Amino acid sequence: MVSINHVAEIAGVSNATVSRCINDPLKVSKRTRAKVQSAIADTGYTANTLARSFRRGKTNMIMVVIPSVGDPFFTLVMEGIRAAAKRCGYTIMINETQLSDLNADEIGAMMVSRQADGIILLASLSPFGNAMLSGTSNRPIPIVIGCETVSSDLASLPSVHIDNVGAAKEATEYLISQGHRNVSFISGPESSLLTKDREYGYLKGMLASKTTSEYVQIEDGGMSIHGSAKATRKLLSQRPRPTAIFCANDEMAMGAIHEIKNQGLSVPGDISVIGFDDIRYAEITDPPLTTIYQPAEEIGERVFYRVLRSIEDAGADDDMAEIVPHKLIIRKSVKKFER
Amino acid sequence: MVSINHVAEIAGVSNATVSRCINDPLKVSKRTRAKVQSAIADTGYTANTLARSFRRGKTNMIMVVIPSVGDPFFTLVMEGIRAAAKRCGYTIMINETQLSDLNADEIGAMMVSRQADGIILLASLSPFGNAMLSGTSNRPIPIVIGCETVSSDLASLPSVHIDNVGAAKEATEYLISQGHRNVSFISGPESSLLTKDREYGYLKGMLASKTTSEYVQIEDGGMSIHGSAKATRKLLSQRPRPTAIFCANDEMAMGAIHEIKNQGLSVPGDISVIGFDDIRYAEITDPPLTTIYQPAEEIGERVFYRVLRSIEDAGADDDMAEIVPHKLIIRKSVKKFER
DNA sequence: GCATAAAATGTAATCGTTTACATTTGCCTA
DNA sequence: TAGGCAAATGTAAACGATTACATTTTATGC
Repeated sequence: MVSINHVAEIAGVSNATVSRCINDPLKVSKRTRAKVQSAIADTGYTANTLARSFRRGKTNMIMVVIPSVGDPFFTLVMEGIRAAAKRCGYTIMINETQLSDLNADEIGAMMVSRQADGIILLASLSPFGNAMLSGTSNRPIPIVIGCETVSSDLASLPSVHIDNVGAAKEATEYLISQGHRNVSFISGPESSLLTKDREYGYLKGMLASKTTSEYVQIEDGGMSIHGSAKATRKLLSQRPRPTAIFCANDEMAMGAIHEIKNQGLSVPGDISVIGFDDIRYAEITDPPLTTIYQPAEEIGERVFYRVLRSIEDAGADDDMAEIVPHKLIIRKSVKKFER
Repeated sequence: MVSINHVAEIAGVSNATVSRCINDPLKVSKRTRAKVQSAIADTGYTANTLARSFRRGKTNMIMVVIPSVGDPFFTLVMEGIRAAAKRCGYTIMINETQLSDLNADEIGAMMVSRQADGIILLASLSPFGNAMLSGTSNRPIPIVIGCETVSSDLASLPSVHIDNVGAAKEATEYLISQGHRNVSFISGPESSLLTKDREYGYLKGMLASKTTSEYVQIEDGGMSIHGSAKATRKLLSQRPRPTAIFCANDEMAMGAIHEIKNQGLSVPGDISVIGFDDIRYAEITDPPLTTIYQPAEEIGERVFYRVLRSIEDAGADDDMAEIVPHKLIIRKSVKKFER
């Protein structure tokens, strides 16, 4: 492998000059620059990133921890992160991880081993016992949370997300405004705080009035199509049967719609369905899905710039939550309920 | 940051001993090992991965180049890669990239900068002018292709994928066996060789008989829901109208189904649709999608072990294509055609 | 043409590990 | 107890870049 020293030798200069030529070309005269550049071209030299990162103590990598890369919503967030990262000369590493304790340790290790300059967490923090994260001051590398909320028993971390509680309440209220009283909720797993927030929003909406509060019912859909189909089956077997189902994300809504149709019922004729996230499939489900839109790419972008700022100016480490707007998208999966 | 030298000092041994303690504990006596371990615990030392990788000249990272992380099929392949990588102590970096020339250069740079120990390409290689890849011998790090085929004008690279031509021919023949003659094909973009292979399989199937060959028709669906919907619109406006549409992947099939219904037609009543990949949504489309199944996770796993072998034994670099089996999954989106 | 400042270049230390080689220690046998 | 061998440890040189500091060259003003 050709090193900077080879190049220096061929160009007839010192390695320091070659280094400057690459990193700060204005510091070297035109004549030597030309010599060095042709030597680089001749040898096909490329800087050894490992050596460079090691010496500089900086990798220009951001690690993003994500519960499921396959989720079309996170894909969009990633898109925003990636675009911003590219603009700023950063590479991103993806660490797919259902946040278990084991992985919490892994993240801690990653932080101190400094393989990345910063961490973006698109995942919950609830079971996260690692002390590394609690204090803002002694965190070796910055960490920012996207989409998710932070559990209150931890010192808060910087984050950017929508108002999940508010949005879910809004969706619930929309169903109620359409005449629905018997509204069920399909939730995600316990470990997903985000989902719990949406559940809380649903509860807030339902408990606001006596007429709806008696119908509160929640089933775990496990964040998957099949889990949701199963939850839906259970819901549909209840009497009185719900007239509307609110799912904690669109993927589960797709599972719910599938199951409802499977039972020979119609959406929204018999049962209305509402989702969350507005993934790209939401507009081509049958019927097109009413859901909550989140500015996924914008979240990604903001979250990236947030870490970036902390990386570049360690003092800038703040603990603020940045709230971005959401929007109820009305399509065809909800129908006015008349008894 | 606490380095190995601090630990050595505290434990009262040399840094070499500490290093051995970590990497080859059997080489150091029980007594010293205990001393060192407690020193590590006291200081909270973690090895600096950068320094280690630099010195060892090995990162234990694999970079995977992927056209679209959002594609549910690639997600599955990634799943296989990730699982195998984890078992073997490797981290994976994802580089999402529509293979343009620019990115080809990036990949070349990556190869020589040795930031990764190997590369997995889940993308086409057609516009890939970089000489780096043509010779098997002077490739700085191993590279293996997954899912895709390799353009014939390049020296072949190791790869693992299904027989795309054969599978597509099979799907086409299935439609024909169901009485369809007027079968159209919705293809991916020019740049995707994989898609071209499927197109070729479609052609082979159609051109086998006079009765079908006159109906050959191909529209570009751009690998997206919207592109496919547009292509479908065009196809449906033709007279005579196709009675079946074969889409180069499931996502496009979803777009096609959506558009067909939009026009007031039914699937499979008026038009049969067949997809490719068997993504997780295929069984919950309405109607459930008939498609070609690929063992996505297995492909991912195999592809990983293939690079791994090349990494561990540079001589093992072979150029063989590994073909894994596919399977036609019959659901409800294709109906016998009777005129 | 000289003094001086500024620009360009070179020298060498450094980052934290690993590891070849040298040295010491411990153990066993005769 | 000496001799010899193996095991354990230490010493110091890498790895390839960056960079503070020292030195040389060039440019400027008079």
